[in-house]
Amino acid sequence: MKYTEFEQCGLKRSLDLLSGKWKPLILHHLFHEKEIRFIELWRKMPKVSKKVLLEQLHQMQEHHIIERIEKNGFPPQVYYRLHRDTKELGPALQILDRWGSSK
Amino acid sequence: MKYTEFEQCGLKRSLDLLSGKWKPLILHHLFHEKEIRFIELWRKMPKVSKKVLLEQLHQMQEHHIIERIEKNGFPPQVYYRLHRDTKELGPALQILDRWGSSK
DNA sequence: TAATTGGGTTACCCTGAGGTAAACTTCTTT
DNA sequence: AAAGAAGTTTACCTCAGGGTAACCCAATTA
Repeated sequence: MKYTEFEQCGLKRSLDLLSGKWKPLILHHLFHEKEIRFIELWRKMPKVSKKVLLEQLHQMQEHHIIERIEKNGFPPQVYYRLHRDTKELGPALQILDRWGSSK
Repeated sequence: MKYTEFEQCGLKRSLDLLSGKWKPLILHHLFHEKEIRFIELWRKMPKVSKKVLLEQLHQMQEHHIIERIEKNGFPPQVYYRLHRDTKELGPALQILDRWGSSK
């Protein structure tokens, strides 16, 4: 870790990007099933509204944390999966997951 | 932070605990100097008010992320350092730091 | 034709994390 | 006695992130 200024703190940046109210849960699910439909994800998270879940997903897309895949057909099928770059976080998130479970 | 059955996710817990507005920066400093005085820490973070910095430190204490050490003397000397458990996060935070720097 | 399904939007509201500014306390230095 | 230093507290305010509820659209099926 080499930063000194607020803006240059990669850790801050990472935590900002990963820690919305529902983002950790989304990540959790996406790390388990590499590809998941919107509606399925929503069913796994019954306490979020569609709107809020969509907001979180959109933000994560913008930040290249996840990808949206649209498959044509009916009913509409939209899948979400981890972005390539995000996979290298696997080990880190695993550590955090264990640590957080014991708190 | 209270958990509902649907939020029982160690990752969420971790990110909640680590990601206040100033906590990542505090962690950054504490990972570098294993022990730092309040006033010194504050000087390294000129944009926070004392009050807010204290709030963040107190929360981190409550969650056993850092420890507060009071040394008697004058002027008052209060040091903060990482809690033992937090040190095992080193590798994870390093990954996050690198990842966040490239975003 | 009416209901359903999956994905997404619109409009509005509310809470709490974080912000500012100032004061307090105890001891030291001038 | 006055000024400062370190750590902390008090009172008050602001705003954006998240919450609710309803609605939209296209295609399918009953």
